[in-house]
Amino acid sequence: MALDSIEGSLKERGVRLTRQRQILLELIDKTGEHLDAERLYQLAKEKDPKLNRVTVYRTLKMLKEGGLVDELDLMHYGGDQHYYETRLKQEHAHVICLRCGKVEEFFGEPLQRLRRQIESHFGFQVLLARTEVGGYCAHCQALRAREVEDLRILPTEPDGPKGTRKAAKPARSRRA
Amino acid sequence: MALDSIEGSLKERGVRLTRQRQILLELIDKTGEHLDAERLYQLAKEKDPKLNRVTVYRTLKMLKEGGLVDELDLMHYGGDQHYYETRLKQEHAHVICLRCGKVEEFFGEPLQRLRRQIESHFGFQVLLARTEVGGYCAHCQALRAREVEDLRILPTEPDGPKGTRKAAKPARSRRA
DNA sequence: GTTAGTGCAAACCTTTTGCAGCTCT
DNA sequence: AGAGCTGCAAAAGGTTTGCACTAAC
Repeated sequence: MALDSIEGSLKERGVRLTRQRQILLELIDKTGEHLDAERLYQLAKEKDPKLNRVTVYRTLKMLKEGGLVDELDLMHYGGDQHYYETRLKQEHAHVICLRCGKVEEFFGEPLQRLRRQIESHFGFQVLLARTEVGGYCAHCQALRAREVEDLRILPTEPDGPKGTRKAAKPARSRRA
Repeated sequence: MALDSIEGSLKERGVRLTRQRQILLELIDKTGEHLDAERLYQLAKEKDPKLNRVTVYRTLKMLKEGGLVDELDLMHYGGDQHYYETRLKQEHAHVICLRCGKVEEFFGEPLQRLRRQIESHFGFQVLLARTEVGGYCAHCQALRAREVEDLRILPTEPDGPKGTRKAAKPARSRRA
């Protein structure tokens, strides 16, 4: 699995496999979703309540610089934090629904083709590539159509599409 | 030019064209580079010293939500701020050199192809798309080769590629 | 004259840093 | 033993918000 190859790579570099890092690596590897630092911290705290948020940031930074995880923004849906995923799967694009927040992954040859064209066109050496697409998923397109209809029938709310989008977005979480 | 079409679009929406917005729009439109909020603020202050940073943020947010500008991260080279560009050109990818920071723009059919495939594959309605590629430009590849050679000859500095990359990156600017 | 927009100050969220103490190897 | 890590506290960077005042239409 992914975990082994990451731990191997770290050992090679002389990076210590502390208890904290083992917890974090396992979470990043085993969790299906795209985690941000805060979420990862909350999950890690369940396994070790003393584990500090700073350690999470430091570990993520190290993994990113070592090329072991990729950093995503997911079109800033949900805020300005970064999300992380292990760098094992084939290159893929992230497709984010701006209404419900669902993230799909798209694999397909246009991505490789794009990479190759950029390399040959500019003589560029590609190390990282990130494609993020925002819009409405099939499900939310239908729901939105109904919402717009409702607005026509009940023109009480003078909200454009902006208000609609905002309302669907969960409020930014605040730390106590 | 771009400015007129943006101003027209704003007028249609009943958005007021204040002096501040005119300054900001002109800067965004006329400046070649990809500006972040702080840089835009500095430039705007030269034209109107009273113009507030908050107004810059509010204007950028409005333009973004109105689909008039696109928000970029440029692979977080230079920090976590966002960059903006008017949404007029054809869709394109941004190619960022992680050593010198140069940004190239890549137009090409793989981008349209990718968009079409995502729309048909997921039944997704694409509103925004962003592709960012990080690596080394042709120029910096050559320089890096020399740097690595130097390290072999003078193994005094135990810096891996990470240190090399970091050193090239200008320190994060701090507000006074 | 209304209502949207601005400036100011203060908050907020996310991430980084300095340093003393702990712990892998 | 000693370099590398962690935790804590505090700061920094980037962005947003509340509110009273101003200005565009």
